[in-house]
Amino acid sequence: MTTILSLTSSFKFVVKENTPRRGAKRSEFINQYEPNKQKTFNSGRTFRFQSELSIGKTNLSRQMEDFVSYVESGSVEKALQLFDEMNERSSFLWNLIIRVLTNSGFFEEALDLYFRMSIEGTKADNFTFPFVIKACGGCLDHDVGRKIHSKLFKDGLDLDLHISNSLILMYAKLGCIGSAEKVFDEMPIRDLVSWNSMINGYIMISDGLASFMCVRKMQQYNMRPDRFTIMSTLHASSLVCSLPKGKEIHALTIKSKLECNPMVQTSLIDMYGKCGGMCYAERFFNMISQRHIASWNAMIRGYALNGRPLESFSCLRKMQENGCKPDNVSLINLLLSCSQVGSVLMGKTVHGYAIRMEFLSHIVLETALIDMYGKCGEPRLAELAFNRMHQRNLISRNTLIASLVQNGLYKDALKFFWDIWNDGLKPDAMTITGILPVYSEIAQLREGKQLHGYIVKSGFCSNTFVLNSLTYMYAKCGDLVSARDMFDGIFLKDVISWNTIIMAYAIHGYGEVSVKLFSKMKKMGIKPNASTFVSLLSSCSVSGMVEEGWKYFNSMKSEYGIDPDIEHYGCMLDLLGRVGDLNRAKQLITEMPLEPTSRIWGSLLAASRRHRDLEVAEFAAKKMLPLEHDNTGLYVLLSNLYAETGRWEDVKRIKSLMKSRGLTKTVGVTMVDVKGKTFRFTNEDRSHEHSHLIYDVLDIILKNPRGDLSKFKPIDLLRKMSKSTDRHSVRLARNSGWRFEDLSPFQNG
DNA sequence: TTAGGGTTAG
Repeated sequence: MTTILSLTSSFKFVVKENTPRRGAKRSEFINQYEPNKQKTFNSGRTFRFQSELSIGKTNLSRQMEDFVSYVESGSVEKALQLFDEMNERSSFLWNLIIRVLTNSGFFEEALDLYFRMSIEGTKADNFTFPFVIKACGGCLDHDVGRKIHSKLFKDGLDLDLHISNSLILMYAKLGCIGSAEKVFDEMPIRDLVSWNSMINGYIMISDGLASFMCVRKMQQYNMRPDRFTIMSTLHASSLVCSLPKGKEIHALTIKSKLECNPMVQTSLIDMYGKCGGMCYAERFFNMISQRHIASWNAMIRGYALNGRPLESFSCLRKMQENGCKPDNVSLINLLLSCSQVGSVLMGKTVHGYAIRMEFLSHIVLETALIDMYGKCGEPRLAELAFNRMHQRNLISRNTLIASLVQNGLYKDALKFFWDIWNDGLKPDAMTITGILPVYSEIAQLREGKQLHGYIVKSGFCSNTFVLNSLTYMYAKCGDLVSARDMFDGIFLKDVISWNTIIMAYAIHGYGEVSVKLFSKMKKMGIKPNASTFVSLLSSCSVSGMVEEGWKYFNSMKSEYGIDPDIEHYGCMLDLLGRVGDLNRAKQLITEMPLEPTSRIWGSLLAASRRHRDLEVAEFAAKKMLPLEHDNTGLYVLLSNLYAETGRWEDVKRIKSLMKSRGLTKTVGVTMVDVKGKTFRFTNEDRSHEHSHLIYDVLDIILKNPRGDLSKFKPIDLLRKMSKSTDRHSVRLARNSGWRFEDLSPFQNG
C-alpha cells in the first residue's frame, strides 16, 4: 500500500502531461504510485508517494476533528498532510479529501485520488461521485466523464438525485447540452437544484432564451426561484442583451426578498452594465449599504462596456476613498477602459500598480495587459508582457497574435501561430479568426487555403466567426467565387457574415450584387449595423450608383436609427467624387455635423484630381495640410495634378517642400502569389528578365477589364501577343513553354 | 460529507 507522504509547494509549471488514467493500463497506473515516486500535476503541485508509515501515536478522534476542520476551511495542504498520516481510511475520509481537492480547483488531483481510492480497495459511493463528476467538468475531461457515467449506470447510481444534478452541470460545462437534457429528462425526482443546474447549463452554452424557457417551465411545476435562479436569469438577460427582461427579474428579486444578497446585487449591477442601463446600475449601486469589492468591479466594468472609460477611473478612486482596495479583477476591468481611450500611459499606470501590489503573475491580468498594449498600438510591449509571463495558455497566445495582427506585424504573428503547435497546444476557433486576416493582408491564397484545410479537419467549419474570416480572406485574396462559397456555407449567418459578403462584392467592383444581397439580408430579418452601411455605400461608390447611395445614406437614420459616422460621409464623398459631382461633394462636407477629418478632405482631393479640377483640389489640400502635414500622399497627389495641367513651377515648389520637410515618396508594392512563391512589383518596375512579356500580357488584361480571363487560352494570348511589336517577348514565351498561370512578375519576392 | 454561486483575458 502506498500513501501520500507530503505535498511539496514547488510550483513548477507543467505544460502538458499525459496522466495514465487516459486509456492507460491498470498496471501502469498503479506503477506511478510506487514508493518514493514523485508526481507533478498540471496545477503545478507535486505529490510524493512513500511506503506505508505507521503513526499510531496521534489521538484518532482529534485527528479526525482536525481533518474535517481543514476540509471545511479549504486548507488543502493541511488536509492532505493529515490524510497522509491516517492508517485506516474509510470511504468517508476519501470523500472528504476528494471534496476539498475538487472545491479548491485541483480537479486532476481529485480524479487521481478517486482512482487510487478504488485501487486501495475502498468503493466509491453516492457521496463520492458528485465531486468526481464536478472534477471531470472542471478539467474538461470528456472521456473520463463519460466513463464514470457508464459506470454509474451499471451500478444503478445514475438516477441518484445529487449525482444526476452533478451530471447535468458536467455535460453543460463540456458543451454537451443534449446529454445534460437527457439526464434531466430521465430523472425520476427533480429538486430546485436540478432546475437551477439545467438553467445554468443553458447559460454555459450562451443560450439565454433556453434558460428563460426553463425558468418558465420550472414555475409551472410550482418551483419557487431562489438566489441561484435569480443570478442565472440575470445572466441570461445579459446574454440576450434585454434590459426590459433584466428589469422584470429585478422586480422578481424584490418580490422574492433577495435584493439584499451581495451576490444578487453584483449580478444586478452586472446585468444593467451589460444591457446598456448604466443609469439603473448607478441608482441601484447607490442604494446598497454595504458594497462588496465585486459590486465596485461590476460598476467599473459597466462604465467601460458603456463607452464611459473615464468614469470607470473615477469609480476606482471612489472605491479607494471608501476603503476598498482594488484587486486583480478591478485592474482587468480598468485595462478595458485604457484600451478604449487608447491611452498607453494609463495602461502603463495600471501595469505599474499591478507590479507594486504584487498582483503579477496572474494569467488573466497578464492577458488583459497584452490586449491593452495591442489595442493602444504598442505591439512590442504586448510581446514583452507575453514573454514575461510565467505561465501561458492558449488565450494569452491568441491575444498576442491578435495584437500583432492589429498592428500589422504579420510575420511575427505567424511565428507565434506556428509556436502553438511547437508548444504542444492546439489552435482553437479564436486562434483561427485571429490569424486569418494575416493571409488576407499578405494575399497568400495558398497558405490561406492550407489553413482552410486545417479548419475543415479540426471541425471549426460550423463556427460563424471562422467562416466570416474565411469569406473575407478569399475575397481579399481575389477569389470571389470561394468567398461566396464560404458565405453560402454559413449555417447561422450573422450581421458580420452579410457585411463581409457585401464588402467582398464591393471590392471586386460588383456593386449591384452587393445591393441585391443587402435586400436579401433584410428579408432574412438581419438588422443592419453601421458597418453594413460602410460596405453598402462603398458598393454604391464602386458602381457609381448615386441615387441608391443617397437612398441608403438617408435611410440610415430614418429607418435604422443609425447616425452616419465619418466613414459613411467618406463613402458618400467617394461616390460623388467618382461621378464628378464636386460641388455636391463640397456641399456635403460643409453640411455634415461632424468635424471633417483628413480622410474627408483626401477624398475630395482625389476626386478633384480625377476630374482635373485644380481649384477644388487646392481648396481640399489647404484644408488637409494642417491636419496631416506629413502625409506624403497629399504632396504627391497635388504634384501629379500640377504636372497633368502643365504647372511645372508648382510641381517644383511641391517637390522642394517635400524635400525641406524630409518627406520621401512611399512606394506602393503589389504582391502576387504564384505557385507558392510571392512576387513583389512596383509601378514601372522592369527589373524582371521577362518584363517585356509581362507588360504585353498586362496590356491584354487591361484592355479586357472585368472580362473573364479564364476564357483566354494561353495560345490566344500568344496570338494576341504576336501582334505586338516586341517579337522578342513572344519568342521567349514560346521557347519557355509559357502558360498563362506562369505569369511570374518579378522574382525578388 | 452529499449538488448549484457574483465581477475576471482573445
